[in-house]
Amino acid sequence: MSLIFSRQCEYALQAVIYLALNKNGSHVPIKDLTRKLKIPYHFLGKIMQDLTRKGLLVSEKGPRGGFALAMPACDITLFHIVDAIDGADFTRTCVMGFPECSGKKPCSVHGQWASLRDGIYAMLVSKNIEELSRTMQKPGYPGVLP
Amino acid sequence: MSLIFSRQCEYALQAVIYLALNKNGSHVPIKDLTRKLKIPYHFLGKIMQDLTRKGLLVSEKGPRGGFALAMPACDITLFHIVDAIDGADFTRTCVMGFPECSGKKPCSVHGQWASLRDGIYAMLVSKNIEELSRTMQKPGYPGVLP
DNA sequence: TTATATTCAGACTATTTAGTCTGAATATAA
DNA sequence: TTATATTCAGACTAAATAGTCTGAATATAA
Ligand code: SF4
Ligand code: SF4
Repeated sequence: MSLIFSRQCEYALQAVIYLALNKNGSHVPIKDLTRKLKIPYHFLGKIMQDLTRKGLLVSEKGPRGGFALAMPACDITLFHIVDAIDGADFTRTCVMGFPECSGKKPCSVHGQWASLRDGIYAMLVSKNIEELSRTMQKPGYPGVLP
Repeated sequence: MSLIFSRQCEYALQAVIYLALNKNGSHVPIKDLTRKLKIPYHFLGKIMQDLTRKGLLVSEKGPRGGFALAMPACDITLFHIVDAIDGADFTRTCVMGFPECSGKKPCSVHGQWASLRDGIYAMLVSKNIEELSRTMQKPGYPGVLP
């Protein structure tokens, strides 16, 4: 496989986007998320706990408990989530995996890759979850017709 | 981790680049590659066999045997290698892993990601191994001072 | 107060990827 | 012809990632 983000990270992005659609301030339990997003229940549980520890989410136990964003959706960028789950090594390492290449004597892909990588980073920091969730018209999502 | 290419794929790229530097038409045994590139011997062996089966390399057994490019280095692009090892799914799937999203009603990252992904693809098909190896000034490589 | 719905911690299994080992096949050179 | 250097096939182990299970802690509501 050659994916940009780990599966955990993809799930995290999807879950946080879904939470952002829950405008009324209530908490969303994993059961709801797992149903809508088709993500394995216990696996998603772990991911949500992780994001909570990282400070991106808040949680409540018991009936009417669940998860919610720890801050306004417009203050959470894609990068916050990617960095929390996968880290940001891809912004620093060689695409071809050459170890210890400083890029001092750059090869002929270095410059082009650097600008693409910067583009990816720019996208991740510029897109916030509020805007993204607003344009996320998926069947069954709040505010979307089936 | 969040890497663009699998480790196998990185190793394959490095090995093919090294082969391209071996101008004199002789074959390079795995032993040499593994020494220069610091890639595990038997693992690299498998990768080279894979590339041979895919038609990118040719091999010779016995003393003075080893591997060589199956065609002129300028005819092999990065994409040939990436596609042979990892496949090209990243050009087709959603960055955030949303299953079955056609992109018909594109969300607010779709366009930006599409152009970045096209940029990556364009880079992979435009860079050939000849040009790349020529600019690859690594200590211990043929034609490079230590 | 009791039943219930949830998070949460941690141990566990499964799958994928990475890496190792052994020995057979084969080509070269002495 | 024999010793040697290599590829190559395939079985194996190790590590990383993905996913499951159990039960404790805790908050709510009846
Ligand atoms: S110069 Fe080339 S090999 Fe070195 S880090 Fe940049 S892309 Fe990688
Ligand atoms: S529209 Fe958004 S969610 Fe759908 S495939 Fe494109 S990037 Fe993914």
